[in-house]
Amino acid sequence: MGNNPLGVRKGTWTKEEDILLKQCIEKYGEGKWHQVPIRAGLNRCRKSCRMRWLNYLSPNIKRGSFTRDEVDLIVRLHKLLGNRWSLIAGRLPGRTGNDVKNFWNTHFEKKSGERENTENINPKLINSSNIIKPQPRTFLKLRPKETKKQKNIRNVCTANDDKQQPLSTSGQLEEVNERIRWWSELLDFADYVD
DNA sequence: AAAACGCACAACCGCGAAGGC
DNA sequence: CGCCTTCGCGGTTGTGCGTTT
Repeated sequence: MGNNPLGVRKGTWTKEEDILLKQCIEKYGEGKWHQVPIRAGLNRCRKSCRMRWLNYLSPNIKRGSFTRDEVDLIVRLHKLLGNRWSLIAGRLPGRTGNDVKNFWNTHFEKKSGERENTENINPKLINSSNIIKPQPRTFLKLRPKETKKQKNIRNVCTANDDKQQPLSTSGQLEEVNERIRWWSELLDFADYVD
């Protein structure tokens, strides 16, 4: 705990630090994490600031214990996705990857051998061969601009499919529906695997 | 009363991916 | 195209606190 040789503070966050960080994010918004410690006047590294905000201070965070539905969803998604905590958390509003990971590690990881129902599944049984890799898809609002990789992939796809249409409004709606359908089928498949 | 233990969760670290130049 | 910086994720460790002995 305390400062390291470079002068960056480590360890548990104080109330004052939380306030400074919160004020900074509210003023400048999320992102540009390398600037956050300077702007907030915090003696913390950018990673520490980001982690603190995303896992604890963000107003979207839902605190408290997991509901039965949430646990069920976690179990099913973990069966399909493996330790893709951020992806699993993405299907649980208000929960973070760290939350899900901690929950899994404390409630499931150490209980291997004493399982009998879906709440006691041994995650160690999951390997790369039976994990379904998520399709490289993101929702429209989460895709502010095309990345290099996406551009490359799209170029390849377009070259192979000259019938590709530009996205219209109804097309975008269909795309969203398609993604919802994909997740539903994914969960149905999880039930099927049971 | 206090030491030992266990649990839950906060926090750190390493690494790969993404993006900018 | 390569290099450097930044971001984000997952594994692991640390810490605080309640419970047990």
